[in-house]
Amino acid sequence: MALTRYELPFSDPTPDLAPTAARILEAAKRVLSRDGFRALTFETIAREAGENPALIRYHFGSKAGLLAALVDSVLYQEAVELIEQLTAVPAGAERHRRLLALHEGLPQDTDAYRNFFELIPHILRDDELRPHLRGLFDWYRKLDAWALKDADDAQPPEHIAPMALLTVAIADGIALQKLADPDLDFEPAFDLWRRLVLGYVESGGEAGGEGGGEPD
Amino acid sequence: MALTRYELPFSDPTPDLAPTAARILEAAKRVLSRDGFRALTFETIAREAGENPALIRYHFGSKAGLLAALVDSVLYQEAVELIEQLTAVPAGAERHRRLLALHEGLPQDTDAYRNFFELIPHILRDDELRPHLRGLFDWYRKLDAWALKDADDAQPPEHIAPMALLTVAIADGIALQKLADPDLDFEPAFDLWRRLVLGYVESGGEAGGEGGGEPD
DNA sequence: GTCTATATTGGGATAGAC
DNA sequence: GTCTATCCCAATATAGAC
Repeated sequence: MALTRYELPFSDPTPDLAPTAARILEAAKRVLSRDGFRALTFETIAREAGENPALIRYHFGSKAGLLAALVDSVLYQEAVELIEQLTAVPAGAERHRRLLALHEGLPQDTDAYRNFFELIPHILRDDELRPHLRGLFDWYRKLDAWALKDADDAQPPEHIAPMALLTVAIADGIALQKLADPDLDFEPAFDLWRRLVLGYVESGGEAGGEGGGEPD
Repeated sequence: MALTRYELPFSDPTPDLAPTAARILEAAKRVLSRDGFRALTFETIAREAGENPALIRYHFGSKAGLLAALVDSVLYQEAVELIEQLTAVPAGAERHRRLLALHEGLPQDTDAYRNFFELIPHILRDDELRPHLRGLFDWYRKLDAWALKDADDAQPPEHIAPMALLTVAIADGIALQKLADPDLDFEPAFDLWRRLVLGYVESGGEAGGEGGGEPD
């Protein structure tokens, strides 16, 4: 059974919002990527949204309520894209390459990753929000494993899971290096990564050449 | 020529500090990992250090001055360990394995990585501090390339650089997943990574099995 | 070098008018 | 649903005593 569309560990809060609330949330995202977490004040967000500051409390209850909605929205927005694109492609070699192409594209979306890393400290310290991040990572690892399995596998075989974890780590790690240095050319590294992954999954789990690592 | 010890792109501020200032800086690091960036107030740091709040301004000039010292100190502390450990081991296969073992250990130091990710948003937005992070990443990539070259190479060959970038990304990416879920077992993934890296460098740049990626 | 007292700012919450 | 006025608190900065 393939992944159903809404197997995500949290929900996009956007559709449930009144139009004013949706505008406020979008404004908050712009403020976040442009000016950072500290700039997320009622005053600043309201000005960006063209609304009255008191409306934020009315729609989200409190600052914490707004932040919770913002976190889900930021985490969610990246996840949706991937699953849409991956389900549109047949399993097997074609989907492997699509997954890698999508992951290569992620670090290019600097606004989204900027928001992600701005929120990380806040999420990690909040007992309500941390499980959302854990769920997101878990979901990404499952998605990558699913996309990397063979066309004729019902479930991803065991040897795929570690590779899925690495793939997720690579995307985030490269995005961070890219944020630190926008001029960084990570294409050669990603080309290498593509060769490593495809060689691994399409050989059924062979890693390393003849001189490779110690047997387990 | 191997890396000299102080080829780092920034300097550890600690040695230049008066004893009181050093105590304050260490206290700030503890506050940061325990309570986060927002908790970094004169009051909180001074209480943690057992000093008077006004002394922070005296020794560091301002909040910004304290943060600059803190950033360098946090970034620096991880870098020193690596180079010490790596220069203690002969080049070639032994050093390759030592590098990987060290990278595997990094995500375990949750306090250090917590501080790192707490500071990331602040560093990325500060025009003074961002170059320090860029320099750190550049230095890590160079260090990893140097550690992954063959014993008889004077300089790391071309094909090593992309692998060094990936290795740095893996460490940060895994650390992030680990912070989101302390129970995460990333050992199978790191074992796979070890096999991939060793197979690659010890075969002189062969990536992927017979079914591997497209030729360049 | 160390400490106290105070000025100033800015953000979040509350109450209530419209 | 939208807006104004106000209270309260926390944090940085300043000046100056010791």
